[in-house]
Amino acid sequence: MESGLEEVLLESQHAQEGCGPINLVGLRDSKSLRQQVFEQVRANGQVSRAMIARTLNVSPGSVTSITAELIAEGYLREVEGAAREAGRGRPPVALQVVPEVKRVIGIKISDERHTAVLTDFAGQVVASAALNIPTTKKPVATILDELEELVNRLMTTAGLPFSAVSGISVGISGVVDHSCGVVTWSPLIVETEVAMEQAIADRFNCPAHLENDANMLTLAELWFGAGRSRKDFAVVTVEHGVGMGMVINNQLYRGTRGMGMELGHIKVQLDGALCRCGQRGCLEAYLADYALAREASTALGISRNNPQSLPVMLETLYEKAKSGNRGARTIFQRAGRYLAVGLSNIINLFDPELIILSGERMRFDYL
Amino acid sequence: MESGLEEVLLESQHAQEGCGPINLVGLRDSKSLRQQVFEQVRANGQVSRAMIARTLNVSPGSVTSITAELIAEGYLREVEGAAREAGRGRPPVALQVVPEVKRVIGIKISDERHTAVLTDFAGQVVASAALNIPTTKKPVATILDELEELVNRLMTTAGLPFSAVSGISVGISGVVDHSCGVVTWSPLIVETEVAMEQAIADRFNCPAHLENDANMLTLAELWFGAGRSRKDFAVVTVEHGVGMGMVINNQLYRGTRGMGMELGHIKVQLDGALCRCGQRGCLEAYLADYALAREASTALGISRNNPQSLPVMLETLYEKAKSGNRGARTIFQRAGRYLAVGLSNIINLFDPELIILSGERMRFDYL
DNA sequence: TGATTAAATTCAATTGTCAAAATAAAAAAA
DNA sequence: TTTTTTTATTTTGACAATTGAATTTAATCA
Repeated sequence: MESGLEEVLLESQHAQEGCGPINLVGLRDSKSLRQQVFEQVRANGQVSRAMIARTLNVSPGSVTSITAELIAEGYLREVEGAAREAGRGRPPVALQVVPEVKRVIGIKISDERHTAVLTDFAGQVVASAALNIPTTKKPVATILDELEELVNRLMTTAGLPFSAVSGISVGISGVVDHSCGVVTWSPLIVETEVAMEQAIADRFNCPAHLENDANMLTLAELWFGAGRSRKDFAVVTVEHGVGMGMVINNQLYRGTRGMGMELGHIKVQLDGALCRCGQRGCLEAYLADYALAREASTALGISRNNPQSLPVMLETLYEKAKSGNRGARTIFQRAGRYLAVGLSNIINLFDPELIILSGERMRFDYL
Repeated sequence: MESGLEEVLLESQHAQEGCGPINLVGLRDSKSLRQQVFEQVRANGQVSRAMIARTLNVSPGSVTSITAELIAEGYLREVEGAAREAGRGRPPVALQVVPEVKRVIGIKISDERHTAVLTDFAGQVVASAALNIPTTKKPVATILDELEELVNRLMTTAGLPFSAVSGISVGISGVVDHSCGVVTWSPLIVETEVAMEQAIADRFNCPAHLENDANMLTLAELWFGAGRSRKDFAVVTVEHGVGMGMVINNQLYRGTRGMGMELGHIKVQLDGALCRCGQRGCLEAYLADYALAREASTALGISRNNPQSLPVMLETLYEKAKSGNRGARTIFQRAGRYLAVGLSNIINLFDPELIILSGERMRFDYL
């Protein structure tokens, strides 16, 4: 708690300590040109060597030798039926990533329905599959069984053996410690502190990667969606909870503890509505499923005893709002206003280029 | 507004578009080893070549040749009276930055008192000076005159000619566009959209650098303060307004528009107190000088007509609170609670390693 | 004293990159 | 048709940044 520039400076003068940030390490590892050339090709789908040289600001000679290597190793190839533009001079030869080199599976674990996609090395979706499952909190073992079933379906659809897959990436809602692959807590899992990444890797005998679902969606936007061309953007998901992922400088930002950003628990009202986290005034307490349901039960006089009826109750609420029910409308309106407050806070703090809204509940868009 | 992983992926499949972030350019320019070696020395104050080689993961041979160059050019030198540790083998020779090579001035423009420090190339403060000035909103020309007076004092204290200075860095509160050196708006300046960086550079005939004061303080913390050893941290200042600076990955984060983060205008209360920005419920409307004063005038029945009395009024309020006045106490308590809400929001969103609180009003710490 | 240890230096070899020239493939002009 | 122009790609030699390994230096230990 200092109070000015001078104080900060004076404080550092006692020892011969030097100045400047200490954590300089890691800045050295800028990607090799080889890596960058490959990423250029993958990012653009098809590019000529000359184009790569220009965008990367390197000499065409370097690009030639590097691409020659990558082609020899089987990662790249020249495009055959080149749709060459009309123009003078020697037409460029487009390069592309060889899609069959590697494949990865992406899975989203959810409450009602798990989904999975198989993508090739070029990022194209080869196959996708889904699995409807009972909406209950279950032990990890059950989820693993479900995943196995899901992956089997996926591989059948794709017509490929599982051995063709070189990685699995799984997104799940809840508190996920990305660095060690542990699910600290999740609304979908009975246990806590589950080393799920390891469990998945073991089950499928394949490298696995675990991620919070909001972060996973954010990465998806960075790689495939609207975020591809942005350096800084935020993704907000409204579903069971309120999640958020943030990309800064083309990189997913994870807080110190690597747990992602808890937009759901920013306070939008001092002493506001009670949240399931135990605090008051959390954004989630106005926006999430259970919060809407809580209000719905009051406004519409529906019983809350039946736990299965949560989605149903939301549906009812939505219907009523559409058909003009006052109570239902105000619930959505209030949720909308609080969401707006949350978003405006993000804008004020981060000033991102873009905010992507997502989540199943986004169809209730009364904004 | 998508609603899931699958959708994002499928959306990208229509064209042969490739995948992955597009903005890869700029990642290439990692610092030269020469630069890094120098920064190592500056950061540590004193280091041996062997140590540099180890922390930077380069061969000792490279370090020898690079440091030889830097020494020849006069930027580094070997430390004479080396406090060498007891140990076997040839003792290391510590290197240090030659402090006299360059000097820079750092200035903080404020409402009551400008402050300036002169630092040498190694980051040590050589001299400091301050200038009390009338507390009014003034034209830029007046401020420039004040700065000149301040710099003169500083150089006199230091016993050096101004020609020894190779740069001036100025921090001012308000909306500062860092990229073009323009003060869009400041509570201290009459004019708006002032090209102040250029004006300062012209006046002193010396490269100048302009920065929002919260950002400047954040940079100071990064270079000299508690932030030196942190990758991610936030600095919050409470003064005339509520400012914030954020370091992510050892770099000051500036939003898209490069204006820094507006913590003061995040909403902590839907339809809350009116803020000078015209919106309601801003954090600033509960914490800043003028907000406290507004409440003070109500609670204590002090007239608000005299504009000079703002600091005085705050002082009175503080005194009353200390001596137990109920009204005054609740004002501070409320401010404290809202500050806590703001901070907790930052923690929830960023999860920084550290939050540094700063600002003159921090002595009113009733938290 | 000589053995041991670690720091610093030297230097040949490697690597990554570029500049410039050479070659290739097409369209436009003669 | 042939020639010229234009752009893409490849080849080549040169150069600078690093490394690895051997060497030198300066201290301690026995």
